Amino acid sequence: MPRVVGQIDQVKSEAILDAASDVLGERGLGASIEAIARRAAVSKQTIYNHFGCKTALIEALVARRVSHITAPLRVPGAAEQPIETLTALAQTLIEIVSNVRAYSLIRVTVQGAGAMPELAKAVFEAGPATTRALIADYLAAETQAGRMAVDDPMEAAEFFAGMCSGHRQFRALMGMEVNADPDQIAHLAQTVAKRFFRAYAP
Amino acid sequence: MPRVVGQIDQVKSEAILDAASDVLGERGLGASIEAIARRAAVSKQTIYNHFGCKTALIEALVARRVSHITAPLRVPGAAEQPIETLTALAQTLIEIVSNVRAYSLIRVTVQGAGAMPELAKAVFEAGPATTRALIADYLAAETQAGRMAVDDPMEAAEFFAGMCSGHRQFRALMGMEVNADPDQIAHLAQTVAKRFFRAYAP
DNA sequence: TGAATTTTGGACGCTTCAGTCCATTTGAAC
DNA sequence: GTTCAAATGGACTGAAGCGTCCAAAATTCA
Repeated sequence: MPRVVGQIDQVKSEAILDAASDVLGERGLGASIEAIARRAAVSKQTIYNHFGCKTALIEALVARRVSHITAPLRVPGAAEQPIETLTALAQTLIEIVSNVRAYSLIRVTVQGAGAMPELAKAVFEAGPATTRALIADYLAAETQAGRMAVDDPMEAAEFFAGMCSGHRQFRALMGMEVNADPDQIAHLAQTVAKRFFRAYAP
Repeated sequence: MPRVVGQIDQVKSEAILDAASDVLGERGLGASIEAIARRAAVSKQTIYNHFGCKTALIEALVARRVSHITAPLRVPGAAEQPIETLTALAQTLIEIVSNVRAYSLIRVTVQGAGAMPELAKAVFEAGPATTRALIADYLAAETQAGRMAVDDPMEAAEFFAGMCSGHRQFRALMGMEVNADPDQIAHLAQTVAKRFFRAYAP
């Protein structure tokens, strides 16, 4: 019997997405489909067979990466020790902003914001917005428990996330190198947590 | 006698830069020279007469805006009242990140970072980097005077600037609307200053 | 008015790239 | 080994857009 319909090679799909991630990260949204095909060792037509058009390819890429990148944030962990928890949160946020590969996705989204606003909004909701909401919930709970004194949790979450990204975010967006030394990240995370807690201590 | 050399119309140059700012802000780096010419009510050739090429046009635009944007930061003002000064600083930073027009420049820079890395670096140095250094100097001086206790001024400056931009930065980069209500900005600025001062009080 | 120069606008060459077409090859399932 | 969808790759179309060229019009100074 013949090959079954819909046997599109999943391995190839992944390879295409990996290649797209790389090439888009290097060249930005202007990267050509041909360059991606070359990187994936696949024919251009195959990319169209799999994804239909460039926009759909990028959407698929974003969908795959967003949930992966933000996964660590969905595990708040123990809540009894605010400074430790805040440090862990800060560490994760700083790592994300220091991860060139993760951030190249954001860059691509910024570039494409004009052409595909829905995509930009989706990334914003899945990433920064969700993160802020999560932190805000945590801060509200800590305040309820009397361990902190946060009057406006969303605003405070903003401040916390802002302290973590700082201008690493700028450097990453501009494609400049970002210091990703684990020791320095850990130290920075501790400082953020310590200062933030002091700003919002009861 | 004939017309003098170098009589290129300065008013037209300004008009072209204004139009470029608008159109690039709307369409991003992909905006065509023709669209800019149309907006400036000028012929395409005139743009080439004035600026030579698209890259030079964008560089000129960046140079003009960067100095304008960072101007308020070059006036530190009275240093005796940390909270007031910090509030003013915060206000300026928040206004910048809330100003769609000012921020479209950053967006364009991010978009073009791949194609013109020197430009991205120049913008980074002239904007965020200079801003941080300025704030750090101020914090160091306040610490010297015993009014604050900042152990690492550059790091603290990062935190301060990060608190100001927060995720407004994201929204602005993604081309989403940003709340620019003056009252809310003023209130936010006060809060940032208050919390920051508390985090770094002696 | 006249000379020198800029501006205009439209046509043009050239390159890049998205997306299509198609004849041929590959490879999995039976 | 047969069958048939999937993959290949190379050629092709069409659209955009950068930058150039040029002849005619407008502008400025003397």
